[in-house]
Amino acid sequence: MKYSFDKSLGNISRMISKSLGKSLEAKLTARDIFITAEQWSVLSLLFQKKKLTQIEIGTLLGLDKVQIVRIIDILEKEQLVQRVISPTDKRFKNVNLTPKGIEIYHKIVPYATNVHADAFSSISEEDIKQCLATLEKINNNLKH
Amino acid sequence: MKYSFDKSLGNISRMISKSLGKSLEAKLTARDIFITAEQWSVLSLLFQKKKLTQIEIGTLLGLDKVQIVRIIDILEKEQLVQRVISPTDKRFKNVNLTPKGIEIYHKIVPYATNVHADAFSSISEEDIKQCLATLEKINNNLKH
DNA sequence: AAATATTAGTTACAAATGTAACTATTAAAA
DNA sequence: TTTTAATAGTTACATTTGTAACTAATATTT
Repeated sequence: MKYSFDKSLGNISRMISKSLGKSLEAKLTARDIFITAEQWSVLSLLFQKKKLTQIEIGTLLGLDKVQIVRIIDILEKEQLVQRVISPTDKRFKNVNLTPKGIEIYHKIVPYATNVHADAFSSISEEDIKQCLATLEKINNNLKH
Repeated sequence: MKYSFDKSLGNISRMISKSLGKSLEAKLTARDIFITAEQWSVLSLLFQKKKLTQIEIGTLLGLDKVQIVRIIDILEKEQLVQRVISPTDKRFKNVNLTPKGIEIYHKIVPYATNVHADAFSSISEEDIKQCLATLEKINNNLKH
C-alpha cells in the first residue's frame, strides 16, 4: 500500500480535530457560552454516563489526569459539575453534572449536532458509519 | 442519524492524531532522531513538492504561518531545509530540503510507514481507503 | 502489623502554542 | 504618482499544555 504522507491519517485527523473544535467554539462564543471543545467532551460524556471518576473520564477521552483536573476545575468553578469523594475509596472523586450542567448540556447539543452536520454534509450515512468504525479500530490499534 | 458524543469524530480524530504523533516521536527519539511529528509532516511534504513557500506549506498542512515559521526555523537550524527569497517577489521565501534533509527524510520513512502499519493492522486496505477518502471529504467540508 | 508499592488526584514549573502587533514588499486605488 | 491596502514572514507576549514531583489513600509485601 502506498502512503501519501502529506494527506496522511495523521495530518487529516489533526486538521479535522482542530477544525471541529474551532467550529464549535466559534458557535458557542457567539452565543456567549464559554465552553471549549474539550470541556464539551467531558460534559457530554458525563451526561451519558452520569457519574465517572477523573481517571475514567481521562481514559475514555484519551486525556491525561492533569488535563482532566484542569477541565474539571473550570467546570466545577462554573458549577456545571461537582466532585464527590467516593465513600468506599477516598482516593476517587466521582464527578457528575449539576442541574446547571445538564441545562447547558442541552443548550449546546444543537450546536454540536450542527458542527457534525456541517462536517458530514453531502456524505452518505453509510460512508460516515464505515469511516467512524474504521477510525475506532485504528484508535484501538494505537492503544498500545 | 444518532450522534454519540463521547466516541464522536472530534474525540476519535484528536486521539488518533495524538497517538500517531507520540508513536512516531517515540520511535525516532529511540534512534536519537529529534524530529517532531509536525516537523516530519513538513519534511515529507517538501520531499514530495520539492519547493514551497511557507504559506503554501501552512495551507497544505493546516498549520498557521507562525507555526510554520517556528518549524522552518528549527529545520533550517538543523540544516535540513533552506529558505530562498523569491527573486520575483521578495515577500516570498521558497523552502526546500537540503541534501541532509533528503537524507533524514529517507531515514525516517520506515518509521513513519511502521506507525501507519501499526495503526492499520488487521483492517482491510479497502476500508482504509474508504475511510481516508471520507476523512478528506470531511476535511474539505470544514474548510473556511 | 509495619514497610513498601500503587493509585487518584493535585500542584508547580518548564516548554509549547495562539494571538496580536510588527516589518518589508507588492498590489490596488485615489 | 502617492497613499492605501494587502500579503509573506517575523517577533513578542500571554495563554495553554506537558512533565515531574508531590499528597493522600489504599493495596501489597515482608
